[in-house]
Amino acid sequence: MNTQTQNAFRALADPTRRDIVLMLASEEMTIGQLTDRFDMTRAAVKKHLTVLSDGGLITVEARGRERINRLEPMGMAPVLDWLSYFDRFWDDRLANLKKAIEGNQK
Amino acid sequence: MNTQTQNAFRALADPTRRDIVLMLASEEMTIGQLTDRFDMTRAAVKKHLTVLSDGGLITVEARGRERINRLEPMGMAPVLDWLSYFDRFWDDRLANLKKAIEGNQK
DNA sequence: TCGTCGTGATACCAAATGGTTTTATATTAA
DNA sequence: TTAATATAAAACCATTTGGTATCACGACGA
Repeated sequence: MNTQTQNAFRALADPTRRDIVLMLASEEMTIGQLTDRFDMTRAAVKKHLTVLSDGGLITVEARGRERINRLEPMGMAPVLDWLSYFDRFWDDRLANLKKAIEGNQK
Repeated sequence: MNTQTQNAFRALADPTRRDIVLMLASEEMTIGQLTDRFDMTRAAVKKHLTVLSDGGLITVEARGRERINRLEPMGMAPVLDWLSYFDRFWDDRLANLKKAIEGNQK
């Protein structure tokens, strides 16, 4: 019943949202700036941002009439953690990964 | 446009499907065996298995009238690969992970 | 102060999603 | 051969999802 894990997986399931995450990895952006880069309305982008926020993948800061959207990289931790269960199926080089993630997880 | 990445993310977005993946990590199972472990019809489980198969996360082998469903761990590689882009946001221990995955990706 | 700019929120819509029931088909067992 | 088993496939349904258009509102600038 880990809703954090579920919300993060759900947020990453949509290609537009993954693109947003990649864009925010380069620089923080307002909704308007993000909308300029997509062929959809501001309202649609806003909905995606809400899902990303629910998934813990971004944070939003109000600045005047603007809203600054920033990547929250640690929001991906639940996803990586879930995936790390399967490390044993890959080769030994990947075993290090699991330990690294677990060490990073709080 | 990477449909493999999209299909894998989509497949993992549903909690029932993630549970199936975990179950198949322990042992291969027929649809009937999987259905016994869920509170839903065989048809519903079958639909989830189709999505998982589309995502490259399982393989199905016909054996008589049964269908053996097996985990395909490398199906998660596109997901891990996408996520590895964000390694730079975590601490240095995670840098190893990225290299490991990339080495594994052929 | 007054218009405009950036955003939030709501109502609405078509399509996708996760489920069921029903019908059909191939394989196995008696 | 016949009945039971394991699955497939299709029709159907309610809800969710990804999008639009519209309206409301606080913040800024002239």
